[in-house]
Amino acid sequence: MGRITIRDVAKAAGVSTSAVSRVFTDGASASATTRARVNAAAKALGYRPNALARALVGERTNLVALVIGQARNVFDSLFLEALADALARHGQNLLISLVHGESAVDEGMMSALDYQADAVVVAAGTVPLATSERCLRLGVPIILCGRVLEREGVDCILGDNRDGARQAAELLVRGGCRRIAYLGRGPTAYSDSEREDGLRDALARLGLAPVATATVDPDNDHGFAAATALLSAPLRPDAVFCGTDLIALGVLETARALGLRVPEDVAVIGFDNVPMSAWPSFRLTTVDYPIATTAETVVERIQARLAEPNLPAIVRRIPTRLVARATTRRIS
Amino acid sequence: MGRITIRDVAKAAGVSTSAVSRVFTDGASASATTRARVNAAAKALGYRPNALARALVGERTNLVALVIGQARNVFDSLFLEALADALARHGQNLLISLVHGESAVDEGMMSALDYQADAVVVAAGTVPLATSERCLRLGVPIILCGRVLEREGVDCILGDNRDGARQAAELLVRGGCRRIAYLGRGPTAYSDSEREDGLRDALARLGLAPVATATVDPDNDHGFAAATALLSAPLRPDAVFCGTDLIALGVLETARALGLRVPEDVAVIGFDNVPMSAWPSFRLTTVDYPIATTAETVVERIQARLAEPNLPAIVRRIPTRLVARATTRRIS
DNA sequence: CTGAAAGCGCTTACAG
DNA sequence: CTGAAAGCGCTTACAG
Repeated sequence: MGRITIRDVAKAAGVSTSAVSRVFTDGASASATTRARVNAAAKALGYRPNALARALVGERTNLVALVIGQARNVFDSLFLEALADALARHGQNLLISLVHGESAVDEGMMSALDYQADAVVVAAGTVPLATSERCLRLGVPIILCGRVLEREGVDCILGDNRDGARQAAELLVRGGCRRIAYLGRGPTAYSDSEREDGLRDALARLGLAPVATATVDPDNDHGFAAATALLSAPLRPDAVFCGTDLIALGVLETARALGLRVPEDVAVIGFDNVPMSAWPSFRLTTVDYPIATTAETVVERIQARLAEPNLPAIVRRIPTRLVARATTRRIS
Repeated sequence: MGRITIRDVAKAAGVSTSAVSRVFTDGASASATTRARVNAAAKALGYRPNALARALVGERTNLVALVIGQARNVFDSLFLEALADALARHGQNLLISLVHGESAVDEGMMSALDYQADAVVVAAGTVPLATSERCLRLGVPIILCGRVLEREGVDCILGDNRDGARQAAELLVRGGCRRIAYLGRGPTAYSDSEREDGLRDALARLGLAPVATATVDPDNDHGFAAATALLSAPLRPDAVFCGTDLIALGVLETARALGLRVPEDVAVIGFDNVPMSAWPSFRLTTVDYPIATTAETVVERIQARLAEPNLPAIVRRIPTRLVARATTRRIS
């Protein structure tokens, strides 16, 4: 095929391949005339350096892998986009490893290593020990998102779930709620369990406790069944704090279906602040998890680790912030 | 670092690097004993072939690039996921090129070519001529999604928008609607304009014409402003067919806000059938655009073209199907 | 079936 | 600043 290589350009420009390489390498030395001749030849031939060959010999591939699960929610999609965007600003490209289920994270990471990714971002499940050790040996940073794992070479970046839950709990209690329930995805979801713990702790500080905690089937119906059970109980909760916005929206729908007024009969708070939660028919009070900030923090951390491979592992909490809308009572 | 290469394995197994290579190449000849010794050595050392080196010398990189715009909607996110999934089943990996605006498609494609992607899927805007010619010369298939471009080497895969619109129009008219309006993203969105044309044609066949066509600002508010104008007009439409589900949901919200009953006062139909449209508070009648089928068709076409590079370009229409829910009148 | 050799497209010390 | 040489990790004809 019409593959133009560095040799073609060198020949056309009457210089060595080293000279061509230097012209295409930032900060390498080349005279103005060499530069001009090489650029002219390259342009005329339509030459572009082969990133793979470059990667094979160079230090970096400029490839960053993202390991994610399938059946992701809006939040994950937005994160993927924000990450791709933030990486692009650093000249890095996003390689996607879509894995099916927790156990496949390993496979996704190995595939990333096969392509010599400069770093791997894991946003699905946790990281097997053998794999993180392999990354460490290879000098490939791992950024684990949405979960804490205290391990050498693994940086964790996630929202301040407990503090978000605290803000939610305090708003509810100040609004007069006393029978507060929690509805989440259950213990498999790390963030959710932190949110539940945060709620519990905050309530305890106020002399209260959750009146119920329930789990939705994430693959199912946003928890319509669980929400129905919760809201039909003889001693109905006067507030439901949810692990995610999607679940909270399901609760809103259920409340509507049961003829309950929100927030008068039951207040609802979500988590994430996905775009939909702001829609007029929902106006969900929720805890904002700043996606762009998270993505940028991930990318900054990658650069830092690439520059300084032996940095100690960190756990970075991204601040969360309550956004009061129409599903909680107004506080004067 | 602890990078294990083919040479390390060869040494440990007491064979040549060629032998190791063959053991790791499907369908290459190696004796059972060689195979066993190489596998044992590889396992002991934790060896995995470098995909980049492999790609540099081999025919394929097993990298497929997806060029997408930012600020995508739910539909695009689901497509990305479905594509990654379908590619994985063929041992191919997804490289994301997120571009900002139409003009950047070129840049995204070039970056894909730099990494020697086996194929590039474009789901944002159209393809510059120079770039498609370059791909053709390089033998890299281009699959353009959601748009038709009659050009050598460019396969187009998109929903049957006109037929979907026809089904929608017929349902509305059979339900008694006569004053049907169209609300879409305007001429910049290729699919939308096909949907509008399809509506117009179908209505014409029934002796009708759209009473209004309006455009929403996609970056703005799902068209609340446009929907409000439409539904507040002196001669209000009795149905609104929308370019996307998101817009249709905006119309539903607007109708609610204006105190209009759906479908009695105004019927609403969307397009795409995103998960949200099935939610209890919306129950949107819409035209299903089968995402998984689309993704699989894309991937199949990639394989076909890779096997047979000189295939003539095609335009493949994915069938669309009306899903009647609660925002249109029941037809007996 | 097997190994030595050449080469994929590039970069990086090394002399000059 | 510049070019010749070596090498990145692999595969693929080519002899044997």
